[in-house]
Amino acid sequence: MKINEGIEWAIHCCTILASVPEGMALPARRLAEFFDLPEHYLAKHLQSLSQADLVTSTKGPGGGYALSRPAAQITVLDIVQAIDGSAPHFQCTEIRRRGPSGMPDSCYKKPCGIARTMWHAEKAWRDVLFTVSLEDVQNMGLEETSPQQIEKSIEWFGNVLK
Amino acid sequence: MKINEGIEWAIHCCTILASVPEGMALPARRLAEFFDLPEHYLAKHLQSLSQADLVTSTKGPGGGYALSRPAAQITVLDIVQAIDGSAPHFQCTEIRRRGPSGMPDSCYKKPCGIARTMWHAEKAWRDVLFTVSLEDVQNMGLEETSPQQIEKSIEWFGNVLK
DNA sequence: GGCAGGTTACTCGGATAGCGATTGTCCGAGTTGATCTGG
DNA sequence: CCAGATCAACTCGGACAATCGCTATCCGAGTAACCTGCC
Repeated sequence: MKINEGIEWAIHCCTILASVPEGMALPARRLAEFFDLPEHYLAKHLQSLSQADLVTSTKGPGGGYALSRPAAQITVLDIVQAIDGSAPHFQCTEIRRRGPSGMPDSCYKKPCGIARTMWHAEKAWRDVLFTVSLEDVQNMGLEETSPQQIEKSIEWFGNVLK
Repeated sequence: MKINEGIEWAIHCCTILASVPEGMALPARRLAEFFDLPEHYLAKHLQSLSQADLVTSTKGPGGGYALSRPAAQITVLDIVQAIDGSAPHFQCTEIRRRGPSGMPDSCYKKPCGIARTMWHAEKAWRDVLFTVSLEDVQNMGLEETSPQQIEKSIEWFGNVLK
């Protein structure tokens, strides 16, 4: 099992969008440029964010993407589920019902303990991601970044945001 | 992201192996029969369990697989990692270092906050699976199974174990 | 000088190929147990 | 009747295809700004 690479991209991009002044937008082309990512593929993931209503898109010149609500009201879980979907990672195929010892479906009241355990673990995973907001991620990013890089980023922003 | 289907199979099979009397073994063929699974593909997963030293294999007539230690000393996490590997699900590709605002590698002391968040969530996931032993799963299985099915299973065991 | 229409450039969105990992299958290596033969 | 060698069946283990989802790319639809010409 490997987590979609697009999730890393999406969270980074949302962090950048969180730094864009209210009312302005950043096109996919610029986001791809900032992280040196394949533009069109990144665009595909941004579409997912748009469909999940985490970002709003504006077409035409001056358009692009912007967060649809404040960073504090977006969780990392929101972003992850926007990209990866919200289906459980563990899919119980109920093999216990098959084979020579299987019984009619009506005999199985509860999901099997294995599925419950796996889902329990998934819930713990989601809980952590739910408690971290995009604002938290943004603050972490500021802490761990050197002043020189922040300067460089601000300069880049200045050139891009006219 | 989808979890390997083989993980479900492996845990179920280990639960069955936990019910096999000490000193006896169950061949892959029988396990596949019990759950109506493709025999050869299941064998592939059992190999992984064998390589991880969760089960021991015996060749030849009367051979098969058996748990290599008591069910109470095997965690669900052990089985999951035997099948899926123990690499982190989230792989940080350090895209923050790339692009026009990137800096030399020496400027990045800590892993980025996004990776830390994702790994934190993964740890919560693993922690849950670590606290559940195969014995626990076995007991859950007994609780949720009707007496009729247990009877059927015992009958099947009787036929198989000579 | 101001306004309206057309044009242009820019952006998103969905449809379309390529590739790797998971899924699925097979045959050979090795071992055990039974059988057969000779004493 | 017993012991030893042979044989045959059974089991695991690694090597070999097929399918599905992730990765990557492109072109068309739509929009806003700008430019030009007219009033």
